[in-house]
Amino acid sequence: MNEKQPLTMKDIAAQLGVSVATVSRALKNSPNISKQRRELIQQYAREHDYYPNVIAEQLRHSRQKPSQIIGVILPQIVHYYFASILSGIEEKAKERGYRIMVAQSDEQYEREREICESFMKNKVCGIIVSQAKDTEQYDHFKKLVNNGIPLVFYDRICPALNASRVVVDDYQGTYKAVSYMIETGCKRVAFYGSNMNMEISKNRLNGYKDALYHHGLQPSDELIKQCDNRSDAEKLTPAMLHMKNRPDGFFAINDETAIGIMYTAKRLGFRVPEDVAVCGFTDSERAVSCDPMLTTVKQDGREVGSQATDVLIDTVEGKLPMDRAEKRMVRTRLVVRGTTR
Amino acid sequence: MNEKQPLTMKDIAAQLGVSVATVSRALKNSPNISKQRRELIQQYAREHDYYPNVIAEQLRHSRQKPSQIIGVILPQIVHYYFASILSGIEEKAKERGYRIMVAQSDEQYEREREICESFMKNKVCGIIVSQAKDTEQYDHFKKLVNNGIPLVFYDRICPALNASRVVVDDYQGTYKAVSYMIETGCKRVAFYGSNMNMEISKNRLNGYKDALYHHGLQPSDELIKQCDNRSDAEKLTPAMLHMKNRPDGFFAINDETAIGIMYTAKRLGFRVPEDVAVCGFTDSERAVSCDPMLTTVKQDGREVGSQATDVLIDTVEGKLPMDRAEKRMVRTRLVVRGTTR
DNA sequence: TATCTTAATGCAAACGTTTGCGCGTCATTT
DNA sequence: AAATGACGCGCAAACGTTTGCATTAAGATA
Repeated sequence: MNEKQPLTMKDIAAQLGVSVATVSRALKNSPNISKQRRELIQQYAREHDYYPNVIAEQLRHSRQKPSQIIGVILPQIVHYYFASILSGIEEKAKERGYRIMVAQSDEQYEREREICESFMKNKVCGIIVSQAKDTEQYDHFKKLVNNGIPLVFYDRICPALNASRVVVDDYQGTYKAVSYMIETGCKRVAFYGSNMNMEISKNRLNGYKDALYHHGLQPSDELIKQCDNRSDAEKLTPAMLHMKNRPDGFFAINDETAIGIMYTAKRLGFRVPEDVAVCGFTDSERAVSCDPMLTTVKQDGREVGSQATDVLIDTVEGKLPMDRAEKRMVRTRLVVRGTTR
Repeated sequence: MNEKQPLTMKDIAAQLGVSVATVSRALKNSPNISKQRRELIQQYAREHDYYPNVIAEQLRHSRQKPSQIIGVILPQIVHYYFASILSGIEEKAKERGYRIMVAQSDEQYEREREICESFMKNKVCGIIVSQAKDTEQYDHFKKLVNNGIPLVFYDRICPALNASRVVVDDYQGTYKAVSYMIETGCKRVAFYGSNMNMEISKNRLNGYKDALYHHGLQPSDELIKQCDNRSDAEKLTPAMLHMKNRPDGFFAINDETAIGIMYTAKRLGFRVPEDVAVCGFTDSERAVSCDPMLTTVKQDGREVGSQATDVLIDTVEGKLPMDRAEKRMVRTRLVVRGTTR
């Protein structure tokens, strides 16, 4: 009973006493099928819930045109920014008639490799990916490109590869945020970043430093820390606030960290934002859930996902050349709330 | 140059001067191929990065066994609970050798229908789905079942269909939470729920009512409201708190709403939890980002996703019968934090 | 040496489509 | 009345696999 086989063109052809070729052409609205036959066949298909077998179509076309399935690799799904990006990818893909297969790398190189391989076997037409933190080898990516599968990076790009990428303007976003903090009275702003071999960390750090320079301040190593999550922030921040020359502002690489800083400061008796200002990055749901609400640099994940998908599909469809990397940048926007003056 | 075609068995066969059949058998470790040939072929394949064409395999097997691709439908991805579930699905699917295609319905029936159709065409082996709020027709689901494609619901199930489902114990979770509020001193607990034709709303409401009964309290209509997001909560709550006989506790159907209630109360000068206690449902990132941190009923999305995937794959592989609906319930746990006494 | 096993391989059909080519039928043109 | 052309349709190959069956060659037995 499980064995109900789906209706095929062959079935229709047999029922209607015509050839499979005729059925195919009729359903594709080919002009060289007589009007009556065409309509007869289409009606039959409609009434009997005929669905074309994409697998067969794809096999038939495999030499000439790629599939319409995009592979998406995320370091992790449960993460506001990544979920937003995925949502943007899904919407745009659907809009342009593509489907997505998704997999998470869990920040592990090995998984990333396996996923790439599996996507190759499944004949995706291209891959949208943010590198795992772990990844320091790129053969798996190169192999894809060698096999003619286009690649678009988002968020965590692969600087060693000249591939297409869509990122937010980390430098500008940070620059504007830190400038704002200084202009509203901060004299010593600290920077909490991630692993400094990630492009995204570097760019934000540069934005931070330049903002200081342009306001006549000098970056100081004791104010630049590697710290990108809440529990680390709660451990690290008390020491920072007890320095002789304590910071009066913190810029954090994400909202989670910023919230950790903020609550730690409050717990220690500092007023936010009067004594200590805090700014995050992302504008996740958290940013409006804390008290006071978080000032943060909004990065529009949906837009990043949407653009990455456009770039990929344009490449797949030949509207963009495979051999030239398309690099796009999505604007960030400073959202001022309660944790800055 | 884009035209680099992937290596096929035919290519290998030609290179090595054997037939395609031999290559196939050698790569599948068939015993009736001589050891030397087998190793020769496998080595060649390895060295030249041969990847089997899943599309072709699938077509070949289409009559006998289903594909290894699971279709997943989410009302929306950017939603902590749904993202957790998706993550759980992805992990379990990968573990069992399946891939997932994902699509969001945006809470619209029409989209849901289109997605089902597209999944059928793409020959997914089964579908994991949470209904759109919108959906009140079930033909698209029935059509799937009729075509032998198993269906597993999560979160928002379809009561009209006797299909497999994995949900959390909404009733028990709510019952325990409200009981806890009463036992720690609340005399009048309000309930903010969703659209009452959703199973999940009904079950939670029942849990709420029974908790009242068992503690000698009577539910009162003026304390039961339809309100499931923050902005509605901020509009509705002031009136509630200015009633002559105001509630001293609020149970909300999700964390977002609970946070809206909590901040509104604080803004109006009530102390939380002393004057007003609040409890949410989900235990999202928000719950630990607010101040005080939110007491809430934790629903483990990863586990729900994982179990739903197990049920689906077991059905696909024939370990569970198609005709009997498997119904599973995942335990919730009350997480007590700062918004209750 | 002739016959029988057994092992190793190839042939070809099938999965469900698409599509170039050719064939027959009919109406139009000379 | 013969030639031309258009139209509508079917044949068959192809996409990359898998697999039942036939085939071959070698070794074992009589």
